[in-house]
Amino acid sequence: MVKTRFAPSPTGFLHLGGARTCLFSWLYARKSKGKFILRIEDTDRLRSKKEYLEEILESLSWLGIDWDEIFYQSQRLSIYREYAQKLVEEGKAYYREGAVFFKYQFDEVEIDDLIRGKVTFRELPKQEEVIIKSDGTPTYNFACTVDDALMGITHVIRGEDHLSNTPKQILMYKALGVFPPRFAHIPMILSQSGGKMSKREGATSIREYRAGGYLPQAVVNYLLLLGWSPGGNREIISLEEAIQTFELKGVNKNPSTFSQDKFDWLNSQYIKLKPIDELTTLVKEFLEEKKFLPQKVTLDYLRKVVALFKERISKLGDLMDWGYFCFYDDFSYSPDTQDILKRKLSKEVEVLIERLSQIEDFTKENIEKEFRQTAHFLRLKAKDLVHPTRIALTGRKIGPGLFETMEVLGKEKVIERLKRLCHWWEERN
RNA sequence: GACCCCAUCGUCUAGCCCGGUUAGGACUCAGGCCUUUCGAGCCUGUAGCGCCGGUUCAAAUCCGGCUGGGGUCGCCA
Repeated sequence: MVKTRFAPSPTGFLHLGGARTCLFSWLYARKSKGKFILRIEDTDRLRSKKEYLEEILESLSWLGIDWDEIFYQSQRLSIYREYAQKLVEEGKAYYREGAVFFKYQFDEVEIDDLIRGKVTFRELPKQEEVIIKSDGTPTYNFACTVDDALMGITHVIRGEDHLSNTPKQILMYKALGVFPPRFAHIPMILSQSGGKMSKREGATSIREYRAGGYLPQAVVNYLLLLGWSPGGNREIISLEEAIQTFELKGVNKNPSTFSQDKFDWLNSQYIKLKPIDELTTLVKEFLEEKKFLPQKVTLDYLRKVVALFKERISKLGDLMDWGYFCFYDDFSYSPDTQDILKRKLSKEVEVLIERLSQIEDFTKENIEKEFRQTAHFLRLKAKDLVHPTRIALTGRKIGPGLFETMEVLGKEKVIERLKRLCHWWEERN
């Protein structure tokens, strides 16, 4: 039976690369109806933090990844010492300077990687390596090998940065008398400027994307697209579908560059796809978390706002920026509106206010009808009245459809804000 | 520097294994349409097989070299 694992060390938050590696490993296990285990590599006492561990588990769950078992290396220290001792007794390792060293003996080591094919190492940078540190804890390569062997891992699916560790581990498997598992090395994700992803160039951790208002389905989908293709020119694919079609052989060998633009686009697609009620719930949780929502906002009002923006935002966080006017009155007119506002229309807007206040049922249909008639009456083109009205209501030149916006804001707010624009014009003279 | 991996539009990729395609799709970008705006939607377009050889009637596809990019060289993981 197939058994794969993800082995994060809790020395930092779960980042995109780790999440993708985990995803592929998980996908392979699920597709094969096998087991997927989580192994926390927390042998580095100084750098391992509980908060990181919690965040990693939380992010994985958020992405929709589950696990059948979880192990902590810090609880298995005696096991590693036991096997190291065994190697010493067999003359394959020795004590020195309080540590246990393993001696590499080989001609060449060949790996038959499931993604890259045959990879042959004829040389290693070292002749020997510490396997148990002088403080009694194991080093990475040893703990990893012992655990993968003991836990019965059949497929080690991990990042390409581990490719050069593989020959060492294979040599350790041999020394331990264990048949090595299959290996599959996933290419790295490069930052937009090439090289490793770093915080310098923006968000790297899953939690940051979550905080920015990305949907887990979109994150998973984007990660899937980086290095793998479902084929048939398809791009939108769910985790469930991916389980059906995922193939390790289909994974690309070359590192791929992360694209924020495409990621945002994909997220916007998922937002469009979400049913309005579901999206509203997500938005509510999101904005409450950010402490952005005023107390008085009702779920019903929020649903209307979400409907207004659903088709034009790429992440939930956009709502705090583009949708500010829906929740607060204290916005100012953005600088680029001056070319429109320089044309003073206070008289006309006053007429508009008068007409709008006559509307009993303030729906977008009624508003539009009245609005156009007013413009006609004032001998203005509709857009000459539309633009300043939008600025009065939202502070911006760009936004959702004006009449829908007016309906959402309600008659009172609309009139209040139109009056505010008139005052603004007066003050400017 | 040593060892290892990789190479299709600016980016993500399909095609490569089993040579013969107008080299397909997506993001971005540009232009147009819609029209009350737009960062939304619709349509169109620009743009690619890194280079040099070899094999072959024929090479993005097979082989070699070069160049370029990436990874690893801790008593970190």
